[in-house]
Amino acid sequence: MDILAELNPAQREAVEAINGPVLILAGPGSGKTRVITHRVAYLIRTVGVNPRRIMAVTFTNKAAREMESRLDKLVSASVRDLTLGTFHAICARILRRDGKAIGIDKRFVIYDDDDQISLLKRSLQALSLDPKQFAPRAIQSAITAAKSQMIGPEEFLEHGRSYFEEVVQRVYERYQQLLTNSNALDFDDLLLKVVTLFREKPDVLSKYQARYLHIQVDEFQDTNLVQYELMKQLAGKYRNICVVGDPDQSIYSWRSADIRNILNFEKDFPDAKVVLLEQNYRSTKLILDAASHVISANQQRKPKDLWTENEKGLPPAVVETYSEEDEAQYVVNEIDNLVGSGEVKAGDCAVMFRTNAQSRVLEEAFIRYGMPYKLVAGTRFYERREVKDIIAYLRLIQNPDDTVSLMRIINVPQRGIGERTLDELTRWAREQGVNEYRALKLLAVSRESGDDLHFSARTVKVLAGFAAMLEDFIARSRELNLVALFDLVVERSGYKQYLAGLVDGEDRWENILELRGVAQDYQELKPVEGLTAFLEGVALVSDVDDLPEKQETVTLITLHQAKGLEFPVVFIVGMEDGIIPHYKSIDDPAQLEEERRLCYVGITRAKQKVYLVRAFRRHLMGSSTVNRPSRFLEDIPEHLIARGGVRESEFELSTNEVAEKEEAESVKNPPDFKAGDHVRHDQFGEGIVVNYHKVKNDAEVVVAFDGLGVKRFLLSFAKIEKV
DNA sequence: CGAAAGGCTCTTTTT
DNA sequence: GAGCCTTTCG
Repeated sequence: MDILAELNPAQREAVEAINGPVLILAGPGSGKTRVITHRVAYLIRTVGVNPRRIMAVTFTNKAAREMESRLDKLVSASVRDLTLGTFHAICARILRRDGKAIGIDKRFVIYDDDDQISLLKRSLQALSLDPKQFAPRAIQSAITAAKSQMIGPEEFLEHGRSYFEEVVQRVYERYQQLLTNSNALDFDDLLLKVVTLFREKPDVLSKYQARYLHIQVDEFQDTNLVQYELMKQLAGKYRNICVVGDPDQSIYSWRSADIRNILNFEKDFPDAKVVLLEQNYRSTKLILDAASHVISANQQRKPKDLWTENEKGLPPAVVETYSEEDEAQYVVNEIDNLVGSGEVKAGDCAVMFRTNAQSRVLEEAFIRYGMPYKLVAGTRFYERREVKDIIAYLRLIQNPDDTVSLMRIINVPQRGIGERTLDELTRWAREQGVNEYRALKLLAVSRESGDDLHFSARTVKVLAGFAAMLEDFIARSRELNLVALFDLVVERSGYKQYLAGLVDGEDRWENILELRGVAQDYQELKPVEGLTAFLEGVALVSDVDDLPEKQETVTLITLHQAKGLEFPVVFIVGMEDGIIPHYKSIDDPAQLEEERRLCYVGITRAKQKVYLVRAFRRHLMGSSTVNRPSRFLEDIPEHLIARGGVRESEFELSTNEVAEKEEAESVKNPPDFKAGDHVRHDQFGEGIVVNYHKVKNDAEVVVAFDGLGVKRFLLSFAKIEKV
């Protein structure tokens, strides 16, 4: 197979430019993934590069896996030797291997968002600061922002010094200390520590530089400064670095993504070859047109010319409903109609929303209607309390210094270790200059030697009992495989029994079993290795990742998660000021532009039909509000849209107008089909038209196929041509 | 110490 | 409307 054969000239240019830096600016649906995978395949198969010397970085595990499976088809076994993964996963691997050069114990745990907040609360407590006055969330985002720009606690105050910032500075310092005491790294540290490692240990850096002959970065518009720095370090020797991105799809600035990286790339690599991918293969002309109008309203942006050879298609539908319940009902009904008409499958449809909170009403409507659906990341499996609890036990076994986990489960199930005891333990530990786990061990030792115990006899007993259990787990972990260890923990900790006593215990137990199922994947590994691999896996995996390639049912998904996906039919709900754009972003021009990009991302997911739906009245934060239509709707010229509402009469009226518009067009384009025409269908082959008539804002064609019977198609979806 | 009840706040998107 | 925190009572 010729790797270049199925590419257009621009794509081919991007694939063949393998020497030196390359910047690929790729519009939505322009075959970006195809270019990336074919580029890697080209390097391996045509140029003969050893796959071990290629690194491909993605943003999500899902993207990584998708790439893996596509590459598997192109280069098969070589895939295994590639370095392919998210920034965070790749960095975690590097730190396990080489982190000790900068004093990182390879058993470190990775703290997620939740753990971070817990630790921040502990930091505030240690500094006697009031968490009400200084919200942990706010401090967290300040620290994350700082870390993303490689600003440590020492330099923090050079960048401004409001009272709040001074507080942040102090908390930041303490927080880092506690992380170190816990032998833990947060997400930002994973990246930052690698950059530090490379800076401080040139020999380590040159080892990696020598290995990676080619480096490729996807979703470059979403990288932050640390990630950019990291890439520059890695590419420092060979400079064969290829980045792919689309500034118009940058929707993660709140996570410190910095579009300036794209501008700086051209500055840092003045010899970079720039390739534009502007042909869209995904959407119909009308959809692409509408999307272009939306994005063009942004001021901070380079104009771009997207075009497509696809057919004109149907105008995006702008639909008004009364309430969010009606909105959901409308979506379900419309999907049912589309599916009922034959050519669309439920799995072709996606419903997208701005905030996760919006999904509930939708779910209810789907359930009421009996229509199956798949909610992406609605349940947040790894954020469930019971799941986190068990993971905390397992993390403690690998790394007992993990204070966040220790404090999480030391009294779950209840062991009579209450708040006061824990406060006292923390205080005493600090006095002894150790972390809580070591303090527990000290206690256990003194207990045996009969020394002064500092705590009441009863308290010492329960604390020592817990410590003994943990020690036992640790000892057993050296010989048991992961699943056996898992079972031991769930039983011996009393967690299983504890759940049995809860009202929703059964549901929670199910989740434990599901987690156990994940553990089974690691069962074959050697005892300690299995645990490490499992913990790393669950720390860096998110729920989006289990979205199957091919859906059988309707997909409910946030706009952010939808990036990179495509669906024949897309509904975007909540097209109101306050939702899209989100009210928190409305006052800040930069954020407003990001909201617009988000809207753009949503529209450009659609291949054939888009519905922009809004509710006149909606419940927000417990009370009912009336929202204006999204300002982004105003960016789409009237002639590009079809309007509708839930009231049937109104809807009919406006679709009639559309029909008239289409009528006017069909004078220019010859009438589509009439009975007796011989036609060809992609899947069913040749047949004869037996009926053709307009329905709503589409047309239905009925075709008789030889030996296959009569099929009905909606013209907008069927790929039917005259013979 | 723990369970239950009441009050508070804040709601974005995720590796 | 939910989750988190505080308060209160046993």
